[in-house]
Amino acid sequence: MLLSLDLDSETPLYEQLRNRIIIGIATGELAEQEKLPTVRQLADDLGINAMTVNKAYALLKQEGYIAIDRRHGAKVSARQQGKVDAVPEPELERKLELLIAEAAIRGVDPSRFHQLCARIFSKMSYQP
Amino acid sequence: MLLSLDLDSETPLYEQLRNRIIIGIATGELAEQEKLPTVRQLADDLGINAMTVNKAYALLKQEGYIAIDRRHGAKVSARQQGKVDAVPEPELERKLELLIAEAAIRGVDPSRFHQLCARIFSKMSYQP
Amino acid sequence: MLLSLDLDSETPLYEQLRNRIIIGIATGELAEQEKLPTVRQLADDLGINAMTVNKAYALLKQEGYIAIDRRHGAKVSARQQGKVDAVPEPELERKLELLIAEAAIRGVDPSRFHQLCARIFSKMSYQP
Amino acid sequence: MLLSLDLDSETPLYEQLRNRIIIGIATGELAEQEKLPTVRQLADDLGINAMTVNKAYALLKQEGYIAIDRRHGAKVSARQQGKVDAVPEPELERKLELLIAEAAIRGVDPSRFHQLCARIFSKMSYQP
DNA sequence: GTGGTCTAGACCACG
DNA sequence: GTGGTCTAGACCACG
Repeated sequence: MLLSLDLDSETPLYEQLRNRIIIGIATGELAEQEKLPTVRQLADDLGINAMTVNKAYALLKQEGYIAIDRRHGAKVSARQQGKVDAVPEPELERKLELLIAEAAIRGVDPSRFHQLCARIFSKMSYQP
Repeated sequence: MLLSLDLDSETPLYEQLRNRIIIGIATGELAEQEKLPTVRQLADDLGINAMTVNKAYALLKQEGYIAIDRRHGAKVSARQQGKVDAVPEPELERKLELLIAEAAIRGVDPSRFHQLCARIFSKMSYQP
Repeated sequence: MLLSLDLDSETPLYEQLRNRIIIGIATGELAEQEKLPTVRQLADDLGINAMTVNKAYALLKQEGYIAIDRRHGAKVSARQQGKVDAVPEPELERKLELLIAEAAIRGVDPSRFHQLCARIFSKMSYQP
Repeated sequence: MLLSLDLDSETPLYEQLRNRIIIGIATGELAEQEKLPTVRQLADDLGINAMTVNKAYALLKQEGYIAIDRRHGAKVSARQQGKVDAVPEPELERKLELLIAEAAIRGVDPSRFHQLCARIFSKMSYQP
């Protein structure tokens, strides 16, 4: 997986990194149980501070996306089939509401929005 | 429209305010041309500094959501019917991709996600 | 001459008014010695405060563009042929420098800029 | 680059600062990718508040003239060679129209105006 | 150490 | 009375 960061972005580097890894997991670019680069390795590759990568990994671990094993480093968590959310999280709903509000004001109608979602979903390998 | 801010949130106060107003416009709680409270009034009501409200208003103005008329203060912009985006903005797509990735990993399937979108869209008054 | 103001503009109303009248004089829409509407008349026509029109007229008078005669109201000043600036004012130069800097950064080259100036000048009737 | 502000000017300090930096970029006094002083440093040098400098930087960033990199502070944006405007912006045209009207009334003829533009352009390093 | 956010308080331009 | 500008001073996120 190729990672590229935008140094001039509003989004903090550690968050960009987190986001890219989550998308990588969802699309299958990063397989379940796949080993991630070490903190130092990734920091060197991206030319950023190791602390920044560490922060991204810690966040991903806390959110359950990856597991950090002292012996084997970080790897993508196994998908917890049983733990599937019955109801989408309020957080997701809150973010989606804002996105849809912005889109609606700009004249994006529900069917066009739905098409866009479908297109993005089709790139995800995590569909049951 | 009832506005409430979360002082403990990561999201800056001015951004929370901006987000709430955008949702208010999209849902129709705030009608086109409706007058917003004055900067000082809203700051008093929310118990925050006037400059924080000022920053939210300035951002909304810059993004075209509201107009600031020196005679009557801030009001919701008229919807530019002609200016509807032919294609959703790349920014929207980028944010939506991350949201869908997070949802997909949590086991939300396309049809459930679609239902959620439809439900949110139904609250918006901005459908053509 | 048709005057229209943008109530949502950054530019104060009295300044918009002043600018439009100056352009009107330069293009010849307003002839030398032509009588301007009374303050009250213009304020009513534009739906703005009489004080705002008054401020625009006072500014134009101070700058020498119009003369205000208590008996006959405001009229466009006669062009003072003798008083032609030998050297463009530093104020003009300062404003033009900023405009050209912005244009240059955006990739507008001197010849394109010159064409634009020529096109605008051709609309002015005040060429000797 | 030497920056000086006019405390008695009508033009807000943050806007004077923005204007000077834009001219600095256009003339090449500030090179592409050159690092700008930190907000606090510049505020101290100019004897003004850091928030005022902050506002100028935020504006320049929003307009694309500078980029703010969390690691190294603010720096002049790379010129987007591909993104050159095919047609000068209406904003530029509007401002130029007023400037030319004022000049024409004062008796500045097209050729003199053209000379002035040429002289200013010759100080800009941004010519292709 | 950097910019980002926020506050309290002040004065001014505009209308 | 409204928003715009500015100050002094503080704390925090990011790296």
